[in-house]
Amino acid sequence: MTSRSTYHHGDLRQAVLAAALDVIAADGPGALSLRDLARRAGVSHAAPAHHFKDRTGLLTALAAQGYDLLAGALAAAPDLRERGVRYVCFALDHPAHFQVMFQPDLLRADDPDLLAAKERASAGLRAGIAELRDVPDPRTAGIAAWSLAHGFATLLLTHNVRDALGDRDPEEYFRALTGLLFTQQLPSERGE
Amino acid sequence: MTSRSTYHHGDLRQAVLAAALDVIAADGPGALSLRDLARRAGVSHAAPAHHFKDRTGLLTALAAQGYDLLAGALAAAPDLRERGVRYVCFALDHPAHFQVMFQPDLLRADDPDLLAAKERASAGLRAGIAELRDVPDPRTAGIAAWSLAHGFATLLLTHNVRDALGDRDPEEYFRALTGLLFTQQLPSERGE
DNA sequence: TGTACATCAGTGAACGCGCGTTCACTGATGTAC
DNA sequence: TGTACATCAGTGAACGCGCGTTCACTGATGTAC
Repeated sequence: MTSRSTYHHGDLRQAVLAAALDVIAADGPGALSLRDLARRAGVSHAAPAHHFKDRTGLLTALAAQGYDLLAGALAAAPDLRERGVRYVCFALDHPAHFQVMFQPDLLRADDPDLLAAKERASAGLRAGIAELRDVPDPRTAGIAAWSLAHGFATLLLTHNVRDALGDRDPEEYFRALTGLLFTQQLPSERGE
Repeated sequence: MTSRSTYHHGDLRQAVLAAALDVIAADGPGALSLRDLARRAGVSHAAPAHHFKDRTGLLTALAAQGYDLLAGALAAAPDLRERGVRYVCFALDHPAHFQVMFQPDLLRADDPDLLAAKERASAGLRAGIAELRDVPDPRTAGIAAWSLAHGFATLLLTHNVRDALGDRDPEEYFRALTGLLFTQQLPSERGE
């Protein structure tokens, strides 16, 4: 973001992605237009198409970036419950990414980068499930855990539940949620 | 839907709403335009604005309709778990409504019809929570239940989990999910 | 039963706007020799 | 170190399109008397 005296932008790709995140966080993915992003990046209107063919290409790049961020967040978590907490935090910290990642009709479903990033993220989820023991059906338990985290995050983001939290920290609240549900199944509950 | 020989459509409002559901289910709310809906209803392009001022008005009407349908579905359920099942079924049966209901930035948040319908639906959820006993924090348990149902429904609709189900009925699968989690808390689990 | 009038629902032409896309171009950067 | 050339990144004018909005209108329906 130097004084823009050069003909070349420097890193237009990143600048456009960042502008897109702003727009999406403010007004949703429907409000995106390449022309507007070009304007925000201080560049001619046809420039962004050079990097991302079209809107779908741009959103796909964002989703891939999002899955990578999520994979990173999940990787460091000690157990399944903590993975859930990280999942919720990720959604709150990166609402624009989160929104785009889970609206597949906006994305190029067969994009290799997207598929690879998605795979990295779901490997993180699977790793959490694998450590579940003494659970009759770990796969189903995994989907339950994912549903819970995803639902809580979504309801928070759409302001359907935020009021109910009061002053409480969402992260803390989610730990309470899981404590209520997974009474004896989670390793972390049994002090493993 | 008679032979359209009359000047008046008959029930343009309903026709436009129905067309909107088709469009949203196929291509998401972003693909909506009043002109397109007018075309689909076989009516001049300015006619829909007569009933719903603008896109936001139309989406708000759809969301209100959705909350009413949801309230109806929840009302008849015997217990909290079954309410969850109905919630998931509602999302699968009315994907367009579901999508619109939970994207509040698309809606006129202060619309009285919307608020009333939303209140009816959340009364249904609260009724389910009220019947929980022997749970330390029923309010939190309610949010947990809602998160679980909402997350599962969302992941199903976005095709993130559908493959994992295989041949299994989503409704059945959701019962299994709750069985895994609410081991002793749900009244229905204790044969109440 | 008839007439007059108000209201309501839909029409169709016109407008201005922002969009994506195309295209010939130009400035900057990298590489070969 | 210098020169020539290829490639890459961004420009800016032009286009056609679908959109929402406005507006004077007209046909249909309902109501008062």
